[in-house]
Amino acid sequence: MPKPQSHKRPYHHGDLRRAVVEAALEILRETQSLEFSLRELARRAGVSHNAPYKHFADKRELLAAVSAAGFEMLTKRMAREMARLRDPREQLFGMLRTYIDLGVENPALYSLMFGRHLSGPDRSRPAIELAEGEKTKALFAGVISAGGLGRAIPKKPGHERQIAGAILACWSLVHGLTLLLADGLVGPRKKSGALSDSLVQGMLDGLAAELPVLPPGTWVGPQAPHQ
Amino acid sequence: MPKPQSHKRPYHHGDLRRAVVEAALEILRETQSLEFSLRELARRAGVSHNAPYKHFADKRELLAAVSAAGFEMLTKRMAREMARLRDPREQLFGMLRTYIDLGVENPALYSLMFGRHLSGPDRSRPAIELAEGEKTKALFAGVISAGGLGRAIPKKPGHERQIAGAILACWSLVHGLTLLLADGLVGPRKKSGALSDSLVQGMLDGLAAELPVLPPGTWVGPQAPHQ
DNA sequence: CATAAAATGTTGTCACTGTCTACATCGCCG
DNA sequence: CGGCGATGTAGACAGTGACAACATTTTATG
Repeated sequence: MPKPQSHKRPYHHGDLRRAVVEAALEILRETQSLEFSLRELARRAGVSHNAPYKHFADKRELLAAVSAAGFEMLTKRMAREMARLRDPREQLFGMLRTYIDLGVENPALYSLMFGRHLSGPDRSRPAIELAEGEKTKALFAGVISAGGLGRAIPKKPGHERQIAGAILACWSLVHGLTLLLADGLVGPRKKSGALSDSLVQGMLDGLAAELPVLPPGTWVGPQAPHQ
Repeated sequence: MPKPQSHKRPYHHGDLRRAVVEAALEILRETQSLEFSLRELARRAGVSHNAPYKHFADKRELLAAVSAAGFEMLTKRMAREMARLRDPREQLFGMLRTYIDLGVENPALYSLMFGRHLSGPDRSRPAIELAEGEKTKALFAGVISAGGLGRAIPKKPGHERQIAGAILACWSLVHGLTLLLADGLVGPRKKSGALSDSLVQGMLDGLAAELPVLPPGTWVGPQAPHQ
């Protein structure tokens, strides 16, 4: 005689996919470790250990979805910061600060997004990441072109390499600084705002004075989709 | 010393510790993945799956030893490059090039050395890494102080923050660029020499023009030992 | 030299993991 | 209705990191 549960959980979850991704984000935020198990995730979402397989082919695909959620968050924050400011130089600075903040605030997520965890043996990246990654790059290209580095660089043929070089330089800077701060190789993390601000400002000034010249055949952005 | 191994493998390996670390380096180089198992390592070294536990408390300690071997390699290469050159600016440039080369040549090892894989939940790093990491930093401090960025900065009280700022800026630059190249977020990897050369040169010029000013209370280097 | 103690290697075991297959339950559309 | 696809569950499997008990070798000590 099946006792009718007063709180009968429906057999079907409703939106398990989103629930699992959010549980993963939660674990990441809490533990700051990428070494959680699929089964713990399922437990947290209140489903059996195999339910997530109805929504993700394997663990990597799940993590790719989490990473994509992180990218979405990043582009949203940067776009908001950009809308708040007018001067291109302030916009660029604000974007970089936002970028670094996200990484410092959630190192595990940042590491998942940009690290080697998700890249396959062929150096390819999950497909979901690519779209959001492109958006981020477009934001940078726009603000740099508009004069983020002191002088405008019109988006005309012949200037692509200049813009790509500037993006790459900026990206290297903030990527490296973010990881050094996030991974605790440099500190302290608590009030890293002042540190990153002064460092980024100095480097932007240097960059404005001297744009690197990229060799031809260089692309900026992740590799071909990996599925 | 070694008995004739014609027939019988001796019960005791002889130098299993070194053998295991070298097997790990080999796997890293071959597969470029950090997800190998302790047991596979033992198999490759020709011992039982538990033999390594006589030399390392756990897997993390083993990986820390591998990372330390990587640091040793890095400092050795950079020191050799420095001895080959005379002009401080060329020395600094050569060191950075060497650094990037190691990361691009063996991304998995670089990622193990500088990534979040080995840092404990308290952001601490394995103790073995610290010594070698300090050597690397000392190399940078020396060459920057000698004029690597265009003008000499004597190692006197009052200049520490300037030097630390320069190191941090350089380190952020090459760390970010190395990871972008190594993780395939920017390409192509094949002939990344020209790309990194031009980018680093441009950034060093910019840095020489405008040194960032660090806020007080900032340290450069890994966190307290984690054991 | 003998023999106890320490070092090192092996076998067996455990809980846990990712993933596979088979089965159960639900919602939806004819 | 009714069946069918989507979704969730249960069980199984090989492989993992770690532990304990045992075997073999080296070393130190009397």
